Amino acid sequence: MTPRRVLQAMHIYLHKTRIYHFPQNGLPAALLKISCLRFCTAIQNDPTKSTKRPENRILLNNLSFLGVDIKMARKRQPGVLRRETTNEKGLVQFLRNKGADHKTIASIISRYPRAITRSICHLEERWQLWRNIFKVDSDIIKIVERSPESYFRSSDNENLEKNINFLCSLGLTAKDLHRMFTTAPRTFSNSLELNKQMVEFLQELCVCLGGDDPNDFVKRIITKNVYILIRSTKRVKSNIEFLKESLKLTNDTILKLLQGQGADLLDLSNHYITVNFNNAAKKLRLLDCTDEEIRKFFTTYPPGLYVSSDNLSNKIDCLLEDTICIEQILKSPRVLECSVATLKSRLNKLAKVRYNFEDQGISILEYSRKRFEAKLEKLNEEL
DNA sequence: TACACCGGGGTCTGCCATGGCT
DNA sequence: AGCCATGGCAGACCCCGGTGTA
Repeated sequence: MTPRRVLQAMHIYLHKTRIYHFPQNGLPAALLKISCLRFCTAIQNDPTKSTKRPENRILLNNLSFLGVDIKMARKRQPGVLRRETTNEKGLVQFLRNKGADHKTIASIISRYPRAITRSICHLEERWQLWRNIFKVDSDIIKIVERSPESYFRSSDNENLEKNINFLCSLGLTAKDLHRMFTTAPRTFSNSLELNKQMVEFLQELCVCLGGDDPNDFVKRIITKNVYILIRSTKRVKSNIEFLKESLKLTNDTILKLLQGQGADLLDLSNHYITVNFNNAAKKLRLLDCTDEEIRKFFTTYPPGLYVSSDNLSNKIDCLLEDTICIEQILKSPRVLECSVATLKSRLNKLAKVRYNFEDQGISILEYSRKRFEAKLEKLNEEL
């Protein structure tokens, strides 16, 4: 390449990557430097005319030395091991500077080998974007260690920045964003377009259901269910259809449900939610509940559809084995939020103080641990 | 003061398929 | 043809405590 060609190519690159549109006064020297480095990385990593190359021996040696599980890496992204140019040394240095230890770094590369193809500039830029959300490096390291793919899968930092701006524009607070980055980091590797699609779908849904504030509706759903943006609209759509039909809900009820306890239901696979509903309904019918009572049960207690039907059935049986009847469970379904183990242990303890569920109700079972222990102590004193 | 009611909080990746690019 | 980026899927709760009210 002649110097003139290089300059031309770089010109095109800067336009293509929209670096010229950076919203600052002109292009700062540091940024220009980053752009040049990115350009160099881009042309170095150009896989043009790649035929199936053999694995890069030097790279394999480097990775082995770092303690990377080569077998795992090969299984996950074999193409990376054949690359001539990689940046494993830069990545290691970078992560080490951020506080990651050897073992963590090896595990990250083993699980998401493509991480070693990211340039230092890319890594630094992405980190800075994350640092706008997190106070300390160690918080980010924890997430990268937990889910290297979520962090490294996208090479598009600009898209990440746009996603952050987009979610802010929906009225989500810094705290909401922090929670999303922590819990569902994949959201920020989604294309902006995909995230917009889900938001628009939810806004339209709100309008269809007769809601008068689509923006607030979306905000509420996202804060109630931070995973919503990593689900497909297809899944969310079919779950809403299912809820509408099987629970025979009015538009108003479904609006309330989705903004409250029912938001989590949108995560489930349509098959799972259907099987769960059918099995649980069967169980309740055997206990002489009417269809109307069953629908009311799930409407007032949507988590009943989230928990596996076996687990739900075990909890009900556990309560019925005591002196509790199904009517009481239908009246206070939240007792089913306790694990079977907690229920059993509480039922035992209450039997010892001769607690009468018929007179005193069953809501004592859903107390927090602290409150339950305090209440139990009192009951013991009264004996 | 005790309790019912209810909202909030933690938590979630690793794999496969596919379309686009070079 | 091979690789990359990205979409989508399966998987499957439990606990705490604030607050209004009787």
